[in-house]
Amino acid sequence: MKDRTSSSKIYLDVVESLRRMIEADSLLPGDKIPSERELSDRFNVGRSSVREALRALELLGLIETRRGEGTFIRDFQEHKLVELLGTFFLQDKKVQEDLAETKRLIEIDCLRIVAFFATAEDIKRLMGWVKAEDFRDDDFFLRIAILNRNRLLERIWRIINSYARTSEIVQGNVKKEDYLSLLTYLLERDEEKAIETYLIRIRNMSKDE
Amino acid sequence: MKDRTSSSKIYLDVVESLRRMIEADSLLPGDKIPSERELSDRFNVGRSSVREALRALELLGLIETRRGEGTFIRDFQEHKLVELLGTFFLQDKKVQEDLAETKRLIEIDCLRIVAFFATAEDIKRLMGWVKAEDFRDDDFFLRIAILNRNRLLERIWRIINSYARTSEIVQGNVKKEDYLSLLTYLLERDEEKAIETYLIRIRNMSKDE
DNA sequence: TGAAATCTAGTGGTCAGACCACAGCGGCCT
DNA sequence: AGGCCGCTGTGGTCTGACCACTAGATTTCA
Repeated sequence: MKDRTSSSKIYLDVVESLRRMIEADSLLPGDKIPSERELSDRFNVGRSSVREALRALELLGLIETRRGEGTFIRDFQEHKLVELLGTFFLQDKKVQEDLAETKRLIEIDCLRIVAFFATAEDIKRLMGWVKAEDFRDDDFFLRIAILNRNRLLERIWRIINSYARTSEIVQGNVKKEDYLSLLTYLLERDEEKAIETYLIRIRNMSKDE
Repeated sequence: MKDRTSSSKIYLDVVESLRRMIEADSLLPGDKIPSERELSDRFNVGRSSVREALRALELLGLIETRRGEGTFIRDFQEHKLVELLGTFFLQDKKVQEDLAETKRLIEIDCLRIVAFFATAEDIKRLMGWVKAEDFRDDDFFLRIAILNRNRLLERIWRIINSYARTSEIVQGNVKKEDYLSLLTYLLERDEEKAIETYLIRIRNMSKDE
C-alpha cells in the first residue's frame, strides 16, 4: 500500500499534515491538537512516526506537550529552540557578524517606519517608559519593532534578536539620554538624525553601514 | 532505576548528549555520527528516543540522514529555523502586505550594502547580464542579494521572495533601462539616487517608504 | 448537603522487537 | 578485469506493551 506520493520520511509528511490541519481548523496558540494515537490513526501511520514529528516541532518550540493532558499549540513568539541552536553551533565567526549586521539593518528599517508612521502619542509613551523603567537594549528595540506595524518585520527582528542574545555580543553601557534623544528625533520625524544617533551613540559605529 | 537527573524527556537528554559528543570529538560538518543502535546502546535509552532526538535535529537542518549509510553532521550555516516558522504560520491576510513591504525593505538594505561594498567589476558584470539575458524581477534581485556579502540577509530575502512569489504580487512590466539606470547609480555609489530609482521606477511607488 | 477521597479513562513517555529498503563491501564466477 | 550475488549494517516504520500522570466522574463520609 503506502500510497503516499512523497517517496520518503513519513514524519515529514506528518509535519506537513499537521500544518495543513492547523491551517484548516484555524487553531490558535493554546488550542489542543488531537492525541498521538488519534493522529496516528487519522493519518494512517504508526504512532512512532507521529511522535517523531511532534518531538521535532516541540524542539522547535511550535508545540508544547503535557503528559497526561495532551499536546498544545504554543505562542510562537517564544521559540526557545534558539538557545539550543546557540549552544549547538553558533560559534561560527562569519555567522556572528552577519547576525549583528542584519540586526542593525532591521532595526534601522524599523526606525524609518516608525519615523514615518508612528503617532506622536506612541512615541511619547515610549519616552515615558524609557524614563521610568530600567531596561535592556533589546527591550527598547522590541518596542520599536512592535511600533512599526509590520508584524513580519517584527517577527524577523525577534528571531534575530534571540539568536544574537545567545552570542556574546555585549551591549556597551548605553545611557537613557541616548535613547531619549533618538526618540526625540523620531518625534520630529527626523529620520536622518535618528539613524545617525542610533549608529553612533547606541551602536558605537561610524556613519557607514 | 532511571538515574537521569533531569526529570523529563529522554529525547532532550539525548540532544544534549549529542551536543556534548560533537563538541568533545570535534566533529565537523560532513562527519558521520554513530548509528542509532549504537547511540541507543551507549546512552542506555531506547532506539525510539534516540530517533526522536535525531529527527528533531534533522528537521532543524543540523544533521542529515541517508538510509543505508548513516547520519551526518550538516553545514550549520543553513539551519532551517526561519523557513519552518515561515511555512507554519505565514498564512494570515495581513501578512501578505507585510510581506511585500518587508521585501522592499530588505531589497533596499541590500542595495545600500552593494552601493557601499560591491566592486565595480561585480556591478559591471551584472549590467552585462541585464543586457544579455531575459530575466524576471526576482532573478535580478537575487543577484543583488548575493552581491551583498551577508549570507543571512540573502537567505531572508530568498525566503521572503519565495513566499511573495506565491501570492498575487504582480510585477508591472519593468524595462531593462530601469534596471540599468539603477545599476549605474550603484556604480557611482549614489545610494540616494539608486533607491529613488528602485522605489519609483521599479516598484512604482511614491518616495515614501 | 458538601467536601474529600477514590477510581477510571485518556494522554504522553519509553521500550523492545520485528520487518523493510537501501548502500556498500567482498567474494565468486566467467 | 568485469560483472553478478549475497551478506552486513544502516536508517525507516510499525506494533504492542508498559509506565506516569492528569482530569473528571464517582463514591464515600462527615
